[in-house]
Amino acid sequence: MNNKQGAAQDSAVEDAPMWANPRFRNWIAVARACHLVQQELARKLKSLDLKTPHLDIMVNLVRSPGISQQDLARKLFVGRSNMTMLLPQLEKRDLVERRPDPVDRRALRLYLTTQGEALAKEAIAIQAGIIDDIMSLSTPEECEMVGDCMRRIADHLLGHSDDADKTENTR
Amino acid sequence: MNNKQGAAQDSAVEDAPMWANPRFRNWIAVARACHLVQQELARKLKSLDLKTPHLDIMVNLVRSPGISQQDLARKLFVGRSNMTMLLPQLEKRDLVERRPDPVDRRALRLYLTTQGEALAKEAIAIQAGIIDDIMSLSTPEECEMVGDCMRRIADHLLGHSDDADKTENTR
DNA sequence: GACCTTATGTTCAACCATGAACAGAATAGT
DNA sequence: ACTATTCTGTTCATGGTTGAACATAAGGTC
Repeated sequence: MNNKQGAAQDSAVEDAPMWANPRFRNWIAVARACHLVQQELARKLKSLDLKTPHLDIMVNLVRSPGISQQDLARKLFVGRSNMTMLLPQLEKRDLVERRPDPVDRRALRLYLTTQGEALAKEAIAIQAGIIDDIMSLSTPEECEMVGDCMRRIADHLLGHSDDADKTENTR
Repeated sequence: MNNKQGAAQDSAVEDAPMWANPRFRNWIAVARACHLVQQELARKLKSLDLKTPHLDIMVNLVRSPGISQQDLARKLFVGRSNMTMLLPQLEKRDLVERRPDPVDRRALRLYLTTQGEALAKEAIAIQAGIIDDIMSLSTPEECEMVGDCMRRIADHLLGHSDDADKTENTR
């Protein structure tokens, strides 16, 4: 027994009030789905020996070759030191190249190698496959509406900043 | 210069094909919003000296007092060892109590202490505040539709399993 | 009972991510 | 030119998460 989730004597009589709130309930569903998709992606990327942060980097490098580590970190919403840790791993595998900027000697410009582009293509195909799978459960109209709601949220949390570029974090 | 994202010479001529795909583009927006909300929650929880995993645990303990560590881990989609690491921290702060199950001597039954319930209430208020803030950007109808789409995705990824309980991960 | 399989929780080593402190380079003001 | 400030990337100590291996307990079969 007890193999699923003990619906036995839990569900303590009085339901917690928050679950009655539609906003709460529906946002939790978003977080939950996100978490599961993330896990599914990580699982499938193992066949390419990639982690999701590596994919995030490569996707952004496809879109913005020559970007700096700093700007890349900003797009991914992670710390700069994270890039310092991750990029040498990809460089050792000849997937990414870091070239010093001739104009600004502080910055390093990032590029995918030919191999990197090829692997990125495969990885993106995997990701797109998952996304296609899960989004095919909704109509195109629903899909657009979901995207609109989420973009509103992101814009709101980013302080209504107005910039237009949007490669960003793909997780 | 270069302070936002270098829209200068990047955006390499040919746009990557995936961004033309509405499913891809819209799912990325979901992941992005999720990530930002998560960060915002972590930031605001610092005032209570809590991390988001602690909140996840306490929320589920409000809903399902007496749950086992195993079942809790399943609901949160994390490993069992994670619970072994996290719960003693909460126990030391007298927020959570772990009592051996008299029937099954392997299992530990988890309960919030009075203090734990009080703190959980505060933390949930913070979380609900953020969620209310971001979901107020959408109409109630959009909100429901988003939730529906996400529940379909979660059900799909969980192998169409049919169980009904749903406290789960709140991130 | 003896045996095998499954389940619960713990330990441990490995890996990731983070933020503070740092060094070097660019920028602004004077 | 000089100084102060800001910016880029790195280092390092810390803490979080994981999965494999383990010990103990339960359930099932003979």
